[in-house]
Amino acid sequence: MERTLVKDLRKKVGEVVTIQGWLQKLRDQKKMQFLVVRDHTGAVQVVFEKAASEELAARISGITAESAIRVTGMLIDNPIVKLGGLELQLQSVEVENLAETPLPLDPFAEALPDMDYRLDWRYLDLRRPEVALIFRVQTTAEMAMREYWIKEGFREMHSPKIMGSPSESGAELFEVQYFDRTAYLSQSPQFYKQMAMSAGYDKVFEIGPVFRADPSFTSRHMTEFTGVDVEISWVDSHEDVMKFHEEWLAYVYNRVKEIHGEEIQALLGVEVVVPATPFPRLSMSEAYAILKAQDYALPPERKGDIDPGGERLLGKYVKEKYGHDFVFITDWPIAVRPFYHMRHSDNPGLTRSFDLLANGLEITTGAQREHRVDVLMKQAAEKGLTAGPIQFYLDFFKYGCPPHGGFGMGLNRMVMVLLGLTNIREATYLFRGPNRLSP
RNA sequence: GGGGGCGUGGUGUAGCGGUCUAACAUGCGGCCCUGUCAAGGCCGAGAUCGCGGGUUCAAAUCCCGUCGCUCCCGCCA
Repeated sequence: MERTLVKDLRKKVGEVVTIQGWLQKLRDQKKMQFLVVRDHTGAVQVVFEKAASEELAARISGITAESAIRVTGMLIDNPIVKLGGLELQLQSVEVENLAETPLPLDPFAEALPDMDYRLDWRYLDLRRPEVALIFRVQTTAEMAMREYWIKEGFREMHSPKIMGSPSESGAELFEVQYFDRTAYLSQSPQFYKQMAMSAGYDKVFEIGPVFRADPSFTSRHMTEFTGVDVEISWVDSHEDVMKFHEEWLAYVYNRVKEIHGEEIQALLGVEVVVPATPFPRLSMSEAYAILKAQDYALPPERKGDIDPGGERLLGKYVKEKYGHDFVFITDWPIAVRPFYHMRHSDNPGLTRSFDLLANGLEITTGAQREHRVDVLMKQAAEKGLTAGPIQFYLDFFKYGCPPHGGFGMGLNRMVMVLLGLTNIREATYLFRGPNRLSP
């Protein structure tokens, strides 16, 4: 018999239907058996009167929690049932996969185990509706991003993740054995998306894996994460990039809110707030002045940068002053930005760059890129980079490369902030960190 | 790489020098139970208190080391 999803049951009252899912709860009484069966769309109560068949009743008694089962029965409307006022009167049941007992992780236990233990048994943890929701939201968010990109004439690209030479610093690269030589895992599609500008692609995006060999132990870092990269030709400044970014992100928030807003509120207790555009902007020097005025002590050796504590404080400041969750921090000093960021013509110490802070967390870095090859080479040299390994990159700018700019956003960080999660592991299907390579 | 915190039945916690022959909740197993729905009741199994050393008459409890996890800083998305 054809499968009916739990969310569609209401329309089939009075019919015999088959559902497939997991036995969430069995309340085995003397005369009656109640089963709560859940699929990925919801849960429903199934009932069986033992007197109808002792043999069938005994089989039901043997089904363990979280077993994968298929149940067929008559669907009736029953207002007494608290779970949706529906009840499936069981006629037959098939156990597709009996769950062993006890479960190493009970998805419906009231107390949640440690994150690390949850990751060990992630497939059971992912059965929890609130966790499943995170990845339904992520799917919607990516769909919305693409909707907006396609509407704006972007092309999707997939750049290689195996690199022949360390690109920027080399410090945070993973080495991989590549036949008889060494290759590296890509820590950014930066160079390749710029190549697309030189190729005349005009506007591109890529959603793909990014690898960082940083031994970071925080609630917001991973060694492998999903990067969302955008690059746009013919921009006049980083302001054009920010303009695109904020409109695009507001669209994504809007779509997530209209599709999942109520459920996010119900399951995660978070109100999705679609950000107003334009987002507030603070130049680096303004940001510095604000922090100074609040007596925030920036580490002296980190002149020109803002530490995470400072970012959180700025997020709080913007929330209070502008009632906004986002803020662009612009015009970063050249010392803390890579060589390919374009510099201000009237202030060569500052770059045409920005970071986007969401609730005080850095989720994006962007800039207008330097497309004049002579200037680019000079800036690379200043940063101590030798032309050799990046010659292929420098060549992109020799044969008619338009002015351009773009940004890289962390998908997991965005989802984390969007849903008010406190740990990036929550917003990641399978976390990868310095000490975590499985499952 | 630097610093802080934590490590007690499957899971989450309590206990923080002797009353611990380690408690509670949940889960698990068994029995019972007018339709249950955070079901309920009774019974039971399950922990050499991360590991090693030390202090003490006495250590889950204090000290040192070690391992694991976690958070913060650095780095970034």
